Amino acid sequence: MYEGPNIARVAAVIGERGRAQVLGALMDGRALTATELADAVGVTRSTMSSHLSRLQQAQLIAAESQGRHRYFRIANADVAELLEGMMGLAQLTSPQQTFGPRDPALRKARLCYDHLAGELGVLIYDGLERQGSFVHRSDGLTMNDSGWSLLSKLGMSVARLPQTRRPLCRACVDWSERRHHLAGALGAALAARLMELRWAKRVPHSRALHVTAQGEKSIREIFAR
Amino acid sequence: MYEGPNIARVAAVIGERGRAQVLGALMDGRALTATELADAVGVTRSTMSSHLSRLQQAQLIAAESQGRHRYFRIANADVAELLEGMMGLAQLTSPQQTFGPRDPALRKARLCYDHLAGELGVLIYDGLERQGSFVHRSDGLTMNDSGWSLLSKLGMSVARLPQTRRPLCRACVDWSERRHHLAGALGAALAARLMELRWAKRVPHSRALHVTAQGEKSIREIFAR
DNA sequence: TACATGGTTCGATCCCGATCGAAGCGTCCT
DNA sequence: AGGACGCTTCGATCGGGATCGAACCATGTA
Repeated sequence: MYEGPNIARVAAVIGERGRAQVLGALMDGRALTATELADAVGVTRSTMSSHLSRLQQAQLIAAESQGRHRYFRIANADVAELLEGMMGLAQLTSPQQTFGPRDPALRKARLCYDHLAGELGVLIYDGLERQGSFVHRSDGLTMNDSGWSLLSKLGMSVARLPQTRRPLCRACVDWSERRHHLAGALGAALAARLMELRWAKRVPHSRALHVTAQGEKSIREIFAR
Repeated sequence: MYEGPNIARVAAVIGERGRAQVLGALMDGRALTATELADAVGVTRSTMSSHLSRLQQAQLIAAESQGRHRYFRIANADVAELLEGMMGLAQLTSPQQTFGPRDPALRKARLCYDHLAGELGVLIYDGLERQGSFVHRSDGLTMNDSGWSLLSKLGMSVARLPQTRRPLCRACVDWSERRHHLAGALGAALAARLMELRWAKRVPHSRALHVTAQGEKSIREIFAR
């Protein structure tokens, strides 16, 4: 018989329309309340409550209480990565819809958990790649001086990165572009920096990012060869 | 609302005890017949048949007819990777069993789809890593001369690698060791070579690999620092 | 204190899908 | 041909779990 972790339990939790939609909705990294999620999915609060408790028990989401609200978010980056992986597979299987998201704004730029995805995300990754900015070490990808010199043009530096145990860089497969974009702590910091610079801004109630004309121009100047 | 691939469908297919067991059983890369799988999972042929057709429809497994037998295997490396990812997560969630597989043979060395996992798999990856054998390119990990010189001690060379579009190297998270081991085309070739050299041999009806004393000694000499 | 609002718990209903045995269809072996 | 074996299809059964409304708890606000 097979020995190993019990895949079925985790998959069963994800494998229900409502819960999967919850995970999808949270994949932009925001934390949403139970009621918001119930409305988004189109189900009563009571059923949503039951879904949320199952998701939480499976450690796929985490909850945080603030006053009489409870905010739910994706538990951690591992979960986000698994979900991205499933999206990649589901993409292939699904009855040939148009490739990736229909909404052009989503294709252009969106948040994938906490980092930048879509056309611009891929462009940045490619730019860094072309510079030979990535170094592979046993603790994951890291960035060399040539990479940091590019990123310094955005005002980013090693010193300003938050200290976490999370891998610095990760290559995350982009399901709309079918190429890699930058994930990991650095990917998250980059996305945050773009918003800090006001080059990018969240579109309310969507995982899309609105990138200003100026922002896109600057990004292309820095990263496009 | 959420836009993106339909995760729930894929997850629902995996999220059933019987089907998950099938996937687990196939994770050693072998192809098994419907009856073998039915017996392994403990279910009648008819229900297994229904499971198999769902798995196939979801493109998680592929079937091949040989005479009156039908052999089923994991559809492709992408699926295998997703499953490994889920094992990693499931590991965390699961009620604290002993960490990883209980069977020491499985911990020592086993096949993960088509490449080497377990203690020895991690040892080899670490050895290559320590040599700085990996180079990160946009098309994935590749191996430099220093790496190939290590592998040549096993009689492996670039020329003898099968030509595929599959990424040469991948770092696959080992769920028993919680470290990386070598996956991808090169990982597969390496595992094959070990068996060719008779350093390793499949344990029948298990995903465990039996590594001869001589084989383990040689591997350690080459890859341990 | 009363009332509104966010969330969970409970009990009842109901449907999807997992399961099985029997029958059907190929393929291989004498 | 005939029979054995591998596998799938069909119809019927049954159980788990998704769902809802109502009641309940907790935390704010008038």
